[in-house]
Parts: sequence; C-alpha cells; structure tokens
Amino acid sequence: MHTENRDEMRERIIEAALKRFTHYSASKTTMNEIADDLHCSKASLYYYFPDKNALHITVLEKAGEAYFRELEKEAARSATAYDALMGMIGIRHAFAKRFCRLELFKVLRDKQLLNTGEAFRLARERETSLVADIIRSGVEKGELVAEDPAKVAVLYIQAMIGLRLSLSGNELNDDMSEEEFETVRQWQVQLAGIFIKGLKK
Amino acid sequence: MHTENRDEMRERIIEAALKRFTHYSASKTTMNEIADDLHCSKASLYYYFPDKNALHITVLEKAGEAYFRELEKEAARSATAYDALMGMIGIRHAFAKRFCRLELFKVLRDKQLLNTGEAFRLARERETSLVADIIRSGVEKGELVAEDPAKVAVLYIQAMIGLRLSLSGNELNDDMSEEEFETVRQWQVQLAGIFIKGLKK
DNA sequence: TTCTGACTTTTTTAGTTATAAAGTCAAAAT
DNA sequence: ATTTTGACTTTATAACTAAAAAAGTCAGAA
Repeated sequence: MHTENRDEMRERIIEAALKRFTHYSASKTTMNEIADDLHCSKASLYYYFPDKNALHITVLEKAGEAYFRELEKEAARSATAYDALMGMIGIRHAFAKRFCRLELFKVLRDKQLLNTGEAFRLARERETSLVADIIRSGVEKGELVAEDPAKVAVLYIQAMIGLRLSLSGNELNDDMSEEEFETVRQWQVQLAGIFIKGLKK
Repeated sequence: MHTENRDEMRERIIEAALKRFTHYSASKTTMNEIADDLHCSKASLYYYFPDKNALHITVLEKAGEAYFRELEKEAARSATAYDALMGMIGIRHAFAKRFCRLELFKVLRDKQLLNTGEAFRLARERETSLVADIIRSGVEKGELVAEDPAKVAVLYIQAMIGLRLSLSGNELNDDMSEEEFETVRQWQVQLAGIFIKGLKK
C-alpha cells in the first residue's frame, strides 16, 4: 500500500536472504527458497528487486554498513593510533568470520571488479580514509610522523588484505578454517605493531 | 655414452624447455615442440626425464637457483639491513618479470601445494632465513631491535607476497602487466622502508 | 648406452542435452 | 492504484559424449 509497507517488505526480504545466505551461502540459495521462507511467491521478490544480484548486493551493503558503523565507533573511542588499528583488526576479523558465506570475494571475482567495482571501491576508500584519519590524528598528537597519511593508509590496507590473501593460497576463497582466521589475525596484529612503530618519531 | 654426455644432453633439454617455456609458457609448450627444437625424438626426452612435470620442476629449480644466487650475493654486499631488503625487492621483481611464463603459481595451485609442497616450502624457507639473517645481522650491528628475527622474517615475507597477491586479485595469476609489476614494487619498497624503521631502536 | 618410430593412454576441448534456477507477465487480489 | 501470484519463457549449470591433441611407452635399431 503506502511507502511504509513497501519498505517493510523490502526489509523482510533482505532479512530472509541474509539468513539463507549466511547459513547456506549466497550461490546455493535460490529465489524460490527465499520466497518460501516468506510464504510469498518468487514473483513478489522481483517486484522489490530487479534481480538476484541486486538483492545480493543490497545484503552485502547492509552488512557493510554495520561493519563501518562499528569501525567508526571503535576509531572514535580509541586514544591512540595503535589502539584504533588494533581495534579495527578485531572488528574486521569478527565480520569476516560472520559473513564469509555472503561470498563477497566471489562476487568481486565473478564481476571482475576487485579493484574497479564502484561499490567495492567506495568501501575500500572508506576504510582507507578511516585509516588515513587515524594516522593523521596520530601525527597531530605527535604520536606519529607521516609525510602523506593517505598514501600510507593505502599501503596499510593493501598489506592487511595481502596477509589475508597470502593464506587463502590457491584462489580468492571466502571460506577459511578457524585456524587460518587466527593465523591471519596474528600476522595482522604483528604487522600493525611494527607498522605503527615505523611511523613513530 | 659416459656421464659427461648424458649430463650435457640433460642440460640441452633443460635449455630448450626454458626457452620455450619462458617464451610461450609452460602449459602451451608440447614435448614434441621441445624435441623438434633439439632435432631429436620425443621419446628421447623421456629417456632423460620421467615426465613433463619433472622437466618443468627442473626448469623451475634452475631458475630458482639463479634467483637465490643473486639474492645471497646481494645480501652479502649490502652494508645495512635496509639496503639488503631493498636489493632483494629489485631482484625478486626482475626474476618475477623474466620468469612469469614458467607458471610457478599455476604449478603450486594445480598441485595444491602452495604452503605444503616440499620444494616450494624449502624455497620459501631459504628466502625467509635469508631475511632472518639480514635482520639478525642488523640487530648485531645495533641497527635494529628484534626479539625473534625468524618470526619477523616470516611476517616480512608473508607481507611482501601479500602485496603481490592483493593486486593479482581474482586468482593467483602468473601474468601481470608492466604497470602492475611496478605498482607492486613501489608498495613493497614503501612497506620495507616502514618495516625497517619499525624495527629500529 | 642412447635413441627412435610406431604405438597406447590420458587429458583437453568442443559440442550436446537435460535440468534447475532465474526472470517475465497478464491477470487476480487487496 | 498497488501489490501479489500462477503459469510461463529464458538463461545458466551440470553431466555426458565424441573428437582431437598431447602425454607417455616400448621393442628394437644405432
């Protein structure tokens, strides 16, 4: 009927998709399954979303929003650049584990937009500029020295992602074992420690 | 006839394979082509090598040997840890460009031995222990501080590989554009700089 | 001991079909 | 007017298949 209900239905669809996706993975979930969960027809889903991909992207964006909200909260409450970056690693780790079945990497790979895709580029930029802000703030407080915080931030993010990828090995996989998650986290913590020291006076 | 000639023929085969492999890539090269280049029969190749894979591995090992020889020469002549690591980056870069058609990554991927394969593990260890030596030497000279140089070396190598992988993106590709090679090199140089500073007193 | 032509076996590729899932739409329900 | 749906079409995926190409073997020649 009016806008309120329309948005509500959209939300219910996103919720149902998120549940299925995180439990069984996005690619193994059919539109029919989502429709059945909601006791509605598949055609209804297509009234709210142009195609499955759009729904998938919306779900990813929702998860991304929650991720950035936590990230920015953490950055705000951290006293030092060191604390902020360490907090970020923990949050990234938790989200990666929680949402690995959303197949973010798979989407990026299939669409060949790992470094070019618009939404992804924006997310990467948002994360990078958050790190840049943390470094800049560290410089202002006299904690750090950095000529070009933005450039350093790009390097930092790239190195963190790299440590994640260097384990995944054969291909850009979304699935990782508990152990592997932990190894990556430890590497990231260690590198962040050295990195921050390398930016000190 | 006697050993001298046998080894000589083996070398000629390796040479011919190396030429074909680096020019057209290993997987696009047939044993018949190598035999034709040498004006001998394909069966002869199988007298010297049990299968194509063994030949491929031998060619990779030969390239690897040259790589480590240069690497160790560079480490020996460098005055500081900083110089040594920067020198290493340059050498790795040159070899990666020169031998990318040898499809090292492809072999590792297909054989699922990126972190487990024996020969590869040894090569990785050799590179890591070289970095560990460089760091240890830096500590002795009072240039650096590191509690556990071996652990730091693993992290360093992992981060360097990670920067390489984070660009390759979709999958573990051997082929990279000139531009991409240069981007990775710059990142590696920048990270090595911060890393070394992070290990200073 | 080294080499080869003629051979067999294995792998890759391209094409085929069957099936499942994605996506559409005219008409019904609210 | 907006929302929903059953019945439909289209598209993508997976499982076979046949043909071609490359890998790999071997008895016997050099």
